[in-house]
Amino acid sequence: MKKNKIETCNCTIIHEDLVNKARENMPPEEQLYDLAELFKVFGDSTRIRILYALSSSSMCVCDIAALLGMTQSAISHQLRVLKQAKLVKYRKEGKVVYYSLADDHVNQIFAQGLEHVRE
Amino acid sequence: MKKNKIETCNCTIIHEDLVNKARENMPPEEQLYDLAELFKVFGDSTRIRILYALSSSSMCVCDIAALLGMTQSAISHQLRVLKQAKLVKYRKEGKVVYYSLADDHVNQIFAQGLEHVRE
DNA sequence: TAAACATATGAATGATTGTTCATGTATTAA
DNA sequence: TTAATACATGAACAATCATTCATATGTTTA
Repeated sequence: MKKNKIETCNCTIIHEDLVNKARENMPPEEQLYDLAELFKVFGDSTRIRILYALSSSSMCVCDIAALLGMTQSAISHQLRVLKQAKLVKYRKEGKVVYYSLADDHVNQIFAQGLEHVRE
Repeated sequence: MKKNKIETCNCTIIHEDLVNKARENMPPEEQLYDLAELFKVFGDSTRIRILYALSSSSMCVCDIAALLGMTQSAISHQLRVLKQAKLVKYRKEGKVVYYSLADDHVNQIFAQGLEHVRE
């Protein structure tokens, strides 16, 4: 059997059966993309710290900025990212906006991540 | 009681008690940094796809490149990143290098992530 | 030994991203 | 209505990053 070449790979396929099996097991492209987008949001220590802060209790932007020693603007920008990823929700009371975790997945994902990190 | 100003935040602290409580509950800075670094590695769909591929079976670089329709060089660079994060391990057989998942955490973290994404 | 092959890697490039600065909006208090 | 406050946001800039291209390393085969 003549070995195939794939355009984008300059080397010969060695285990075509494994490749096909893996291809079948792959989740849909769109989900993989969304998953990467989700982890991208977790991939910044400022956002990680915000999420940990909010796991203590809901807080306003000003509280978070003070806690992390950063400007209100920086926090606000990051809260926007977290909001878009549906990781935080907020409620408005007068001119104060209270943010809180939207989801319980966050804590579970962090716990798993910390297990890996703590080795 | 006079309200405090924090240098890096141009607004007044509203809930000093909550801030202090949250500060006590925060994991050590270094762990938060490492956690962000870990998620940063997950925050790329090419690496996500590589990890999913390897959860089917261990594969060589060439296999992965063919599966994902990418150049061997691109895959090799990303495997390097995954290796540094201790997410994959490898064994060498002649000139072929077989990569596999280093850890079971990966699948668990992905499963949690997909739950969030699939809502 | 020379050629072929699998993989690794350094440099370059285009794209993405976190923060800052300045400013805008909305709400409350004077 | 005016001033003050809490938050949001657009533009700009520096830094980071994924991929490509060219080439190097190491192993096998002819």
